[in-house]
Amino acid sequence: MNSNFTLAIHSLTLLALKPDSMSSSKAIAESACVHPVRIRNVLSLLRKHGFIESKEGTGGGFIFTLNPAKVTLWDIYKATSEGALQPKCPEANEECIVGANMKNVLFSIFIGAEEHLGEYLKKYTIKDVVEFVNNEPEKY
Amino acid sequence: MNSNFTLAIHSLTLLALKPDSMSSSKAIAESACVHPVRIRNVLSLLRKHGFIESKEGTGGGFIFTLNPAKVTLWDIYKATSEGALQPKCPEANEECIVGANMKNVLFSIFIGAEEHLGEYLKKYTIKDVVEFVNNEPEKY
DNA sequence: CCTATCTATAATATTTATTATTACAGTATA
DNA sequence: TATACTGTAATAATAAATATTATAGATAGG
Repeated sequence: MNSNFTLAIHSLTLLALKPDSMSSSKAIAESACVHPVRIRNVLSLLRKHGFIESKEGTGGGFIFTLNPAKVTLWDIYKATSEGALQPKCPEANEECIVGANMKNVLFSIFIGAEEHLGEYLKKYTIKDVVEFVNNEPEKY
Repeated sequence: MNSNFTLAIHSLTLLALKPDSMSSSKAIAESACVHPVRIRNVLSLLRKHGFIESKEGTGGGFIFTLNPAKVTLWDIYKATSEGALQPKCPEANEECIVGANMKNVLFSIFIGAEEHLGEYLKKYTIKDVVEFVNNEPEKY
């Protein structure tokens, strides 16, 4: 699974915990232990999909604009990782009936798999994740 | 998605089409356009799980021993790629409540996602894939 | 019993994908 | 106008996937 997806969940969870102030990419990056530029790239996708707003300049950063209870993991998946389930099969041998057709067959199957996965991911919202994090035994 | 999974499907589909004779790793590799050693490594997993038998020496190779109508894509997934859905999240910052707990939370969610995916993959058998391949428009 | 053809598997090399880093332009604030 | 941010492209470094090489062992046929 694409790690943009989990980074997006991580970031939105942090933002949901600080709904009243901007969080910088540096602060989020320190929580997730990745480079701030990577956070900005992922959050740029989320901004383009309207989940968050960003502000440049001093005191700027990112802030959650939607209700975390309304944002499902499927919404996030679609924004950051759509198609990630598809296997990148190498070009097979067109001279063979299996090689020639396997790609299309697998493509159809994995399209269905992604839709099916969607039904599962729709059950979880960022609010749920925030609650899970708060209720974990080894909490902060 | 792990390509061992799709290579296994590809290989078993070929074997299902030749139920009466051994197929060599070289022949399968040529259909899938990968290296024969890779085919042997994947098929070694399938053999250990009892899907196929192999025979060394001249005229040896691999042969399907089960009924293709009884082997689902979920069976194959479990044999070749279990856990592949789990994201490899980097170690996050233990000093942060989100960083400290995100890994466990995501792990639980993805365990559930894999189980859910299983329900979908159980619907497809190798026999189905063989039929799809035979019915594709741009067939051999 | 020798040779050719195959699997099994480990070790290494190569390629590709992911991630980090650097760089720089732009924006807002004080 | 100095400082602290985002946005994004370009490049470098690292990690993962895949191919290749190597070697041992099995089997069939001459």
